[in-house]
Amino acid sequence: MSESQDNSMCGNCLECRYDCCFNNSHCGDSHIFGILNPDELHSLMDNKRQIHFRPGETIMKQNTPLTHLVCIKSGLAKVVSEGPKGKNLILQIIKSNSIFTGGGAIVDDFRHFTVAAVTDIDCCFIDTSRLYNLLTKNNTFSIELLKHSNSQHMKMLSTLINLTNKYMPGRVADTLLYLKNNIFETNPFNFILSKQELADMSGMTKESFIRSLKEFEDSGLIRHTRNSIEILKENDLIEISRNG
Amino acid sequence: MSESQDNSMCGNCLECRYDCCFNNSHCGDSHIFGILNPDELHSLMDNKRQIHFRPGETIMKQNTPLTHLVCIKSGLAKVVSEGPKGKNLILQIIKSNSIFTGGGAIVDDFRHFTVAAVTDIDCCFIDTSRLYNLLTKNNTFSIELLKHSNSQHMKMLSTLINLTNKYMPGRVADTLLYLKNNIFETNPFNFILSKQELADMSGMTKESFIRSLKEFEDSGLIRHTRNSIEILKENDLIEISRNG
DNA sequence: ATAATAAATTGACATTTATCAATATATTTT
DNA sequence: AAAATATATTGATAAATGTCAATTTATTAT
Repeated sequence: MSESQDNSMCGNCLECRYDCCFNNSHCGDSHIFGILNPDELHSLMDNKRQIHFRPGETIMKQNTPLTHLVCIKSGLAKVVSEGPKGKNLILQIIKSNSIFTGGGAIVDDFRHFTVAAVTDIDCCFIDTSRLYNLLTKNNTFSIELLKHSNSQHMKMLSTLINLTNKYMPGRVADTLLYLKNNIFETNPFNFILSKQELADMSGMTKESFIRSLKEFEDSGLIRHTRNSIEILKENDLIEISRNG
Repeated sequence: MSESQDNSMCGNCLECRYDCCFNNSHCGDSHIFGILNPDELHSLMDNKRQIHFRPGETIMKQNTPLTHLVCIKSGLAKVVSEGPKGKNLILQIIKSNSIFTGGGAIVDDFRHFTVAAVTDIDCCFIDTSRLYNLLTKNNTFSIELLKHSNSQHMKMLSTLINLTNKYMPGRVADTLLYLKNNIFETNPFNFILSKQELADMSGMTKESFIRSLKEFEDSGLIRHTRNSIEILKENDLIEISRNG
């Protein structure tokens, strides 16, 4: 983990500092920071820097104190729940312009997840104390964060239902559709993720994932080369996902 | 489902209306409503009545519009996610003095869960529009609700991890410990829940649940009579829960 | 380039869990 | 109380999934 400044920016003026965290002053779909005025943005960010992570590096570690939020400016990260006996579950992949708190914000102030870089990542850290301070001052911001939290909650519910109610083919189909439609948003998508990671997203062993993927390929549902997957019959995959 | 007023109260004065929803003006551990002043409480509740449900009745149904929150004044209810093909998962049991929104509050305004009465229930419904209105006016309240939401989120995470990382004995142990320590809070606890419901809490079929329970009994970990379960060796159950 | 290391794949097998059917027990209704 | 219904239990079996070991292929370091 190395500190650095984006070389296209001076890194010191206010605009650069906002931009260091967010493109267009908002985060992903949720516009959490879009409603803040410059002073408020400043109160969040006046002492932070951009941090670069290399693939595989841990950005935040489960069970450590939650002192900072992380804002992903560019790159992909995985949100992992590290279970007992080394069983990991990848709960989501986070993209550029996302904010992530680590779970226990405002509740118990420790991290319930590990977040690790999948690709190179530029991100920045924001003091939770600054966040809390802003919450007490800007009600609209509190409501936006509540919306964000509830939305995350419902996504986790859907993960929970998918993992507990479906057999392996349904779970593999879910993972492939999620990657294509929510993360990479292209059809033959290159995957940087290892088979182990794909399996960890699907709640199964890598061997089981590989076998399931191969059946999809044998049935002509997908094409699978060295480092890309192409979904050929999306409707069939959706059907498999639906039937569990 | 029948409307009624608590016969110990007049049902019309303000105090009665507050009390109709909450004992001591707060909800469970989270004191969400404890921070409201009388005017604010009134703005939430001036048009509501107490509703009584009989065991088995549906209080709110998954996939319907989220128009009201429910506050449980007395009794036990189950929060169920109704999966495809009739597979239900009971996510939590809610007790007296709990507030429950149904999942999609502020996000998509439909219900992501079904809530059904396990015992007789007295509860009341609060318009979401009144809640939203109050949110815009009282920042402390927004923050309290955010805290409540994050706390629910972390509980669901722990359910997710337990259900996906553990074999059946670990899941059964979790369910028994949850019932004893969080719901009934007595040791030989009477259970109103059917074996099917206990299985739905543990993510397995009733047959599997029964077999697992029987093994615990044969090993002397629990005693299991007609309608009660006694945990004899809690530490051993905790160990089983931990080892998955 | 070659060696060393890591990741992916395959097969055989064991374990876990669900399904189905039969029976027993409890609960409700008449 | 008897009949009807629902719930609980048991057993036999099949399906789903994980484990372990061996092998191949890719990636990294020398």
